[in-house]
Amino acid sequence: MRKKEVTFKEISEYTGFSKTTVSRYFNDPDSLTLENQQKIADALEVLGYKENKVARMLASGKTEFIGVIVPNLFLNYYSEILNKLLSTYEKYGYKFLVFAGNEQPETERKYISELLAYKIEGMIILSHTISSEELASYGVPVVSIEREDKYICSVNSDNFNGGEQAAQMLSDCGCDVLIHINSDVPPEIPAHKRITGFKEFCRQNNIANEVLLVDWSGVFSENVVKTEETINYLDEKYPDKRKGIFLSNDNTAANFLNCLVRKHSCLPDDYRMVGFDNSSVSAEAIIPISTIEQQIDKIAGEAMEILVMQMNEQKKRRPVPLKEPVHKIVPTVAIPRDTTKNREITKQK
Amino acid sequence: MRKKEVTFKEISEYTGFSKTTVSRYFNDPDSLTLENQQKIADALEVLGYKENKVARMLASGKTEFIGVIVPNLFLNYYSEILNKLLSTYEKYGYKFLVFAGNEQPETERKYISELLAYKIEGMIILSHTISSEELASYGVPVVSIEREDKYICSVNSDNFNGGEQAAQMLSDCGCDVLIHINSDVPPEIPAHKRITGFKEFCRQNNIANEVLLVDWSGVFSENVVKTEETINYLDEKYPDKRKGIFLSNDNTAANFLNCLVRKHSCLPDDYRMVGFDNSSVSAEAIIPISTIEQQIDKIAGEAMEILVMQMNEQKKRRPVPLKEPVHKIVPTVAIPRDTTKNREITKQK
DNA sequence: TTGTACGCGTTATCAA
DNA sequence: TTGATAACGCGTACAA
Repeated sequence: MRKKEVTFKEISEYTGFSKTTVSRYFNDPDSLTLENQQKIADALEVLGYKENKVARMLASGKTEFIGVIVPNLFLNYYSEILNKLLSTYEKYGYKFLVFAGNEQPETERKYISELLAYKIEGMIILSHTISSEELASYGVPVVSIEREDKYICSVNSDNFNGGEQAAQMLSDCGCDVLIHINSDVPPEIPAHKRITGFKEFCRQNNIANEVLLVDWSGVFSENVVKTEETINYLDEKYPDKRKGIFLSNDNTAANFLNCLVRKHSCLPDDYRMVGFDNSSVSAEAIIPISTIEQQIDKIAGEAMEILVMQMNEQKKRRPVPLKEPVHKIVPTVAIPRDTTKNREITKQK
Repeated sequence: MRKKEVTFKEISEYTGFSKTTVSRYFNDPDSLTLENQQKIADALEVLGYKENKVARMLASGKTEFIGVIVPNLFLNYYSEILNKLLSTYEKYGYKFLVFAGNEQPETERKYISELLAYKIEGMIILSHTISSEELASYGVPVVSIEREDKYICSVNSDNFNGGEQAAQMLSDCGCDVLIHINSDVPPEIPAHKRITGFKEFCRQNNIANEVLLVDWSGVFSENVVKTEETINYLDEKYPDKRKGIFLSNDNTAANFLNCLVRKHSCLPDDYRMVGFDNSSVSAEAIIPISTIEQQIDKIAGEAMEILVMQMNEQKKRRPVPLKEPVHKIVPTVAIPRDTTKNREITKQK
């Protein structure tokens, strides 16, 4: 069985105080005289007391748990976000119960009910599997990051402006036609705005453009083939034009660049490229790739801020729920590197 | 304040059973008649019961929590391990409380005492900050992964054989001199055996070799400079020899490859390369990099197995602690790709 | 198969 | 500034 723990009872017997006073030593030490504080401190030391937050949680109703559901952790984006979330422990003191979702609604629902059973005070959801309507119905403060968020609070990058910035960078380095390569992301996902932002910029500036929707869901080697086919397609369709390629993330961008370099031993002058995310692959590619940064630390920070606000509200005697979900937009940052350099062209002025 | 929850009390009043019977419905349903199971199931539904594992934890003394301390999550290796650990939830049902250590003993100690306060049943440690002796002293089952492990159970890759395999691959593709590039990793860290394995292979096979210890702790751009210097050094020192380079991980390998390709527009024929880890960068590099795989899923699986074994022992009435820490070694796997291809040379037979 | 009574270790309420 | 007592919600001998 379990080893008997040293509890407030032993401390109170040893010091002659009541359990209540011992409890106060932890939660409101100033209400004891300095002398008595010391007595209790000594007793804790002598008896080897270890605090028990499980009992504290049950009695106080506060767990300081936040549940997190990420789709996975092998994609850099998710693990970086989780990294930043965990590091907010120093600021807020919340502990994180983490699940890696597996895209199946049934199991993710199981994860959520497990989290609720542990009386988490809030949830941060990056997984796309469960609808925001259902998430809102669980009666726990929720913040989502870069996913469908109609009925819940959320933090997203400014994807629309990100798309514009990418098109701007490509346009600025003299591209004749802008190509956006993405997967067929549904319109309710925030990342879809990268497409609309890109298109809108082209429309307003009268720039020839094309959006290519590719299914990247296969294994890497298949994606290489698809990329090579895409390059052949572009070379044929736009032989004399400088092509500005905006890829939906830095991994596909690095792959696209590698395919180009394998074909031409360099980034040919009729190509310019911009990725998205500013994940480490972009800076560490064979040619450093220009990209649009998602400010992951700010995204994580804002998510916590919105969540903490809601959780604090819940702790009041008469919590007033939000009338409308809060949707926070974090700016993206254009990171120019070598794939959008103006090389041969002379600036016309 | 907190909203009154539906408890066993309400269920028992509604159904006419005692709280005990309701408890049994969850923990030993077969001890109730099917009919009564149904009655309780209905009541739970009608009253909207939500289970409370906090109370259950306090009463039973079992939290099903495992504490995890990783150094960070931006390095692919750690996030992949965590990913695999989280996915064992399906098999064992343990939940993971995760902290990202920050290399400072004081704060990591704070994390550990926080974990202990939540009555975790076991710990998995990837962080290097706290000595295994101290970790062992906390009286909780511990398993470490790829770190100093004298006084605690551990799971590590077969780093020694990994070093041998790397040397073997390079030797097999006709290299005249083998170079191992690593950082100055202390001998008590398992990864140090990559160096000794490499050296031992060279010694036994009479192969000229050199170990280069480089400090990669700076920012990426500094590491690029250091890599370029290293290449110049090697080109000068071994001008007519085919150089087989074994790098301590796939990221430095990809960087090394990029520097070579930038210099020569290809992987020159007097170079061959092997990385370590088989992380995605190796397969996705400009030239797919041969590497030594760390079987991350097996590492995580073995770690859980050893931990679960210890935790089960703790739950017995008379737990018998391990006499000696268990140290499990997981084999590495040589992954040949393009950077160890036999190209110009004719096989001699 | 079901129930009684107590325990888990802490916090909250009210009184002194 | 301190204490007695009752929660918090569930598990578990032991008894029936």
